[in-house]
Amino acid sequence: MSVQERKERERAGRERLIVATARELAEQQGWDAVTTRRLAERIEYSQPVLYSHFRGKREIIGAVALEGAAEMAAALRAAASAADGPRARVTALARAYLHFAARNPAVYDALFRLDGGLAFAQEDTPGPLKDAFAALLESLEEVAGDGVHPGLFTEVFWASLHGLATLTRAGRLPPEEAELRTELLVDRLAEF
Amino acid sequence: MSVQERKERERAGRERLIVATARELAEQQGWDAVTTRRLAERIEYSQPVLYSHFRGKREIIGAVALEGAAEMAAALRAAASAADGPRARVTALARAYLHFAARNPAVYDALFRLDGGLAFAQEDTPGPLKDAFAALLESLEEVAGDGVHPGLFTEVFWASLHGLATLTRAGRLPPEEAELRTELLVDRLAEF
DNA sequence: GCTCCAAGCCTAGCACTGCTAGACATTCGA
DNA sequence: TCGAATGTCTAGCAGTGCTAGGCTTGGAGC
Repeated sequence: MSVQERKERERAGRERLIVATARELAEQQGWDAVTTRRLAERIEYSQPVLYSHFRGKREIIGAVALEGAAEMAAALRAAASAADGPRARVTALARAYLHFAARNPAVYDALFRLDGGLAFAQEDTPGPLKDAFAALLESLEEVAGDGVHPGLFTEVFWASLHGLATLTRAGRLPPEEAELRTELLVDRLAEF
Repeated sequence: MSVQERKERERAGRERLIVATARELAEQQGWDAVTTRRLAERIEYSQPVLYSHFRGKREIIGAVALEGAAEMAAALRAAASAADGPRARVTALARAYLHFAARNPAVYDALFRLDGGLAFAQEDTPGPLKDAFAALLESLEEVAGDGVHPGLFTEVFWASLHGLATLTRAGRLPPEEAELRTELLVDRLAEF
């Protein structure tokens, strides 16, 4: 029994190593640089080992996404709880979201831009994803406004932040006025 | 002279064929299916011919993007001019934007998600791109609100629409309430 | 009308990608 | 100690974007 347990532990450890390495590599050189060969080389195993843990590259991206979702949820909650009053809270939330996207571009891409084979907005959506959305919802429901469904409001708010995050990083929006845009968005969308 | 002119005409025609075929293929089966081999086969030339017109696949994407930008600008202006009053105009604009994104996913990706090697928000930004932004600005400046820079407001509005468009299409947002989200966004962002 | 040359095009190939079949060790249970 | 099962690796497939170099063809000059 103990032998089997040790093996399972080692397997789990290697799986974490794969995910962490993929993330690190993606964060350093972009997801395009995360090839199965390079990833295998970095973890010091051969390529087929990757496929004994994941069905393919897509699932590895999905694993990075789940890890990132948990971190993002924590970051959002930390930012929100450190602010006093609805306005400050929502502003802090928006800043934290955009900050996370800018600081962890590879993770953000795994979550919202790439195909990690994850289900969204469905019954079988993985917990961490639901929880990240819940983290947004918690701070936003109080500013959704009368007669507006909090979930729907959160979706719109989230989509707007997502648009700012992606367009800014893709060079479609000049980064200088990012703060001004954030303030304008919060001021208009939320009802305090 | 006439021979040379004919050759240039034929060359230009073939270039249009390449762009149109790439777009068609991308719209039918997604950009991943647009490989240089498949594209070459469809235009009934060999691969190297593509490289005598474009530096690479990226430039082909860029060409599709420029074509799409002009169409999008036209669609936005048509929708806006058919509406009476600021509120109806902005709503029509938002709907037209999201409709274009949904109906021309490949073109939309070429424009805003993929790397087509185009400069954005800069001096050397290609005309069609500037014009598409201008089409948004024309209808939005009247609802930007007091003391808010129209350009900045347009950027925020655009980013929000972009977020809705991409998250909806990526399955991150349920498509059912798309219309409700659009209305909420317009109601909150614009000041009538 | 004939020759020659240059432009235009294609075949073949490079280095890379994600992924997998099958051979080879290694380690465990009887 | 032996057989089997687990684990890992080598080698290879079909596909990708892109390019070097040879070949055909069509126009220009005599």
